Amino acid sequence: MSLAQIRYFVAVAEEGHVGRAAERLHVSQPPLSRSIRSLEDELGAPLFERTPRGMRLLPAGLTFLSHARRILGEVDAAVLALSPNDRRQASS
Amino acid sequence: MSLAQIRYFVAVAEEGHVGRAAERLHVSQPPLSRSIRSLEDELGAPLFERTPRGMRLLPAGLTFLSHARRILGEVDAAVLALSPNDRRQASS
DNA sequence: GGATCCAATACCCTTTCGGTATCAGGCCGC
DNA sequence: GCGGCCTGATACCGAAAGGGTATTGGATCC
Repeated sequence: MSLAQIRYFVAVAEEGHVGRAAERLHVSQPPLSRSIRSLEDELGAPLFERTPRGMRLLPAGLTFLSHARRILGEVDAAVLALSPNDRRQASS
Repeated sequence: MSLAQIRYFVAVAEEGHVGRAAERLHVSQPPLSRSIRSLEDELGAPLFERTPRGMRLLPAGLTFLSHARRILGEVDAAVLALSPNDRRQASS
């Protein structure tokens, strides 16, 4: 599992479509599709239901979504904690 | 920044030596050394002071360490949240 | 000053990741 | 029902990343 994978998942969950999420992420659809599938594989549980209209979050997906957002938020916080400081001091 | 990089950083911070951390992580020393360096590069701040005795955490490194642990904890929680359920409890 | 620890670098190879082209299947209009 | 049109999935290929071995550079300790 990678951070990119988590970001991809969130985008797909929010868009409801792999193709639209791909556009938003500036990647093409196939890698995104594969990434989601391999994430489900690693977690051992399907996160989406594939419908002819797009991707529909399953309960497990909903659970993972909140975790995913928290993880990405933490990463963001970590970066912010160091970026503003000119690396001179950080007692945080 | 990748999750592996974050795990590497935590190991080095805890061991105080790249070589020892490498042993613990079951990777060799050079990739680990590079990974830490590229992390510092990306964050725009040195996290360690290189001494002839090993790696010593700088204040920025200490700050990042707590964030790193939280991130890894969240990832762990996300995995645990899905693993126990064998993905069959969704209908009722 | 030579031996000894340490991380950093050079170089190579394997694996991963992203892109293009194409397929497969459900839906809708006709 | 058949053809076009959505959707995601697969095949294949090339570029990039990541890890390994061998080696270097630098500081300490005797």
